[in-house]
Amino acid sequence: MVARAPKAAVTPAAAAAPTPRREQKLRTRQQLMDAALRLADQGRGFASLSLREVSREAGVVPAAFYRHFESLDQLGLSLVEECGVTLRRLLREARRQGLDPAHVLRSSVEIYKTHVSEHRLHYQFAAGARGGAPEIRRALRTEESHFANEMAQDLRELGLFQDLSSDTLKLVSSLVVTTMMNAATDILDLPEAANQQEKELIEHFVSQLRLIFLGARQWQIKS
Amino acid sequence: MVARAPKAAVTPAAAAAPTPRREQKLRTRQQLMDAALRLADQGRGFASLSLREVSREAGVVPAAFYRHFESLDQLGLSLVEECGVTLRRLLREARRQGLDPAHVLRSSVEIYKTHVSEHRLHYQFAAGARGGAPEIRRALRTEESHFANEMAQDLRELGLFQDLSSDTLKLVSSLVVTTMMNAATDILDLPEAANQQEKELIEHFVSQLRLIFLGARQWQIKS
DNA sequence: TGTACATCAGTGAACGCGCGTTCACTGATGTAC
DNA sequence: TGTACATCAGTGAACGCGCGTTCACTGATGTAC
Repeated sequence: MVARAPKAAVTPAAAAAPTPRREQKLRTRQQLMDAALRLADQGRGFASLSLREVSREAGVVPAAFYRHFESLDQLGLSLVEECGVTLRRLLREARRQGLDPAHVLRSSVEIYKTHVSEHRLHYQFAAGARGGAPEIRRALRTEESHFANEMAQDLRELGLFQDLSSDTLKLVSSLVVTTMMNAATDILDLPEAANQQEKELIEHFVSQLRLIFLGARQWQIKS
Repeated sequence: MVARAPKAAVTPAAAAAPTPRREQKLRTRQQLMDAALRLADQGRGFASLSLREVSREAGVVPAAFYRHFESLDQLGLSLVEECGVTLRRLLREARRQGLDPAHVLRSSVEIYKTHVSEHRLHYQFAAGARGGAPEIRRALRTEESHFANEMAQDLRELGLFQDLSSDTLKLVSSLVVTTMMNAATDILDLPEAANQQEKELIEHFVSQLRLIFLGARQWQIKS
């Protein structure tokens, strides 16, 4: 027997009549995901969590875990998806916040930094996922390319790079996304109340992005 | 008792008279590190390895592990260091290979890609380490900044960006290093014999770097 | 060079522990009539 | 609406297993004389 029939018991977040029972189930499911994030943040990465640990933190018996996920890896996939949705919404809002080209970059970075600080758990998980199971890595890659595509579309709509082809806009966006994800881990590892260090990090981040956009402009002129 | 005296039994790779016994010990130590890399490559990341697993793979009894490392995390730190040394030497060589500005970028990328393919284990570990213990993350960050500094120095010596300040050269280099590390994970996850996909990835990588260097040039002109 | 003692890398057995998974169960919620 | 049965999220106990760590040990290598 190679093929495994998907268990009906494991809800794939599909829509259904919202009876009290179903709502409670979704709530427990969320508690499991939150518990995993909370634990992954306290020191070790996601890869070193145990099913029992997560269940305990969520306040259910280990066996109950299986009512919601087939395995810890499946929970991880759901986390990647959740992170992605949160993050994309924020980034889109951030980019549309202010259009003053002179300050849009720095203020976007500020917004991003705040968001990372306020969602440490999600970002921590996303950063650590790079070393996780192949399936999780693939999911993460998909999320990143969603980001990049969305950002490319926004750049197009903002009209800042009117002469660039779609492919080039995607290139720029992917570089920005990569740089952002990298900056996130640096932000997470900032010691508390290290104002000077924090300021330097943000300046560094702003400069990196400025460099990229300068390159984009130049690319535009050349081609 | 807070302070822990370092155990003399755990060799910190310090130089010493190379007696047969010491040589054998270093050989076993290397076998442990190689075993960890081999296992970390086969699926799961470093974080999910066990001390017993690594010892078994290395062909020694679990208790023998303690003659070489205090813990798995300590072995991880040694791995980060080893990766760094290998990688820096290569990068330096790659950059000095050919100076023809028209092709130096593409050929460097080719060399890099080959190196990643031939040292999958080290790169896999380095990519996964981002989600590991804080101590390992810090070590990794240190290695990356070594890279960047060295690259900045090389760029200076090559005379390609004569008008840029040291700080700006470091900025460019750090962005390049980040982009390289990111590309490494993409290279590692390439399916086997996917020539078209591989070609596209390399083109993407080259374009990203070209964009960065275009930005650097522009920065130069502006300031 | 030969001898007698010291060192110490690696052994093998043992320990207590938390792990993932299974199972029959309970009782509140849902459904059909 | 009321009743009788079905569903199923969560329980609690049990299992066998690999884990990290400790310990006294062995015997080859190293050292002092």
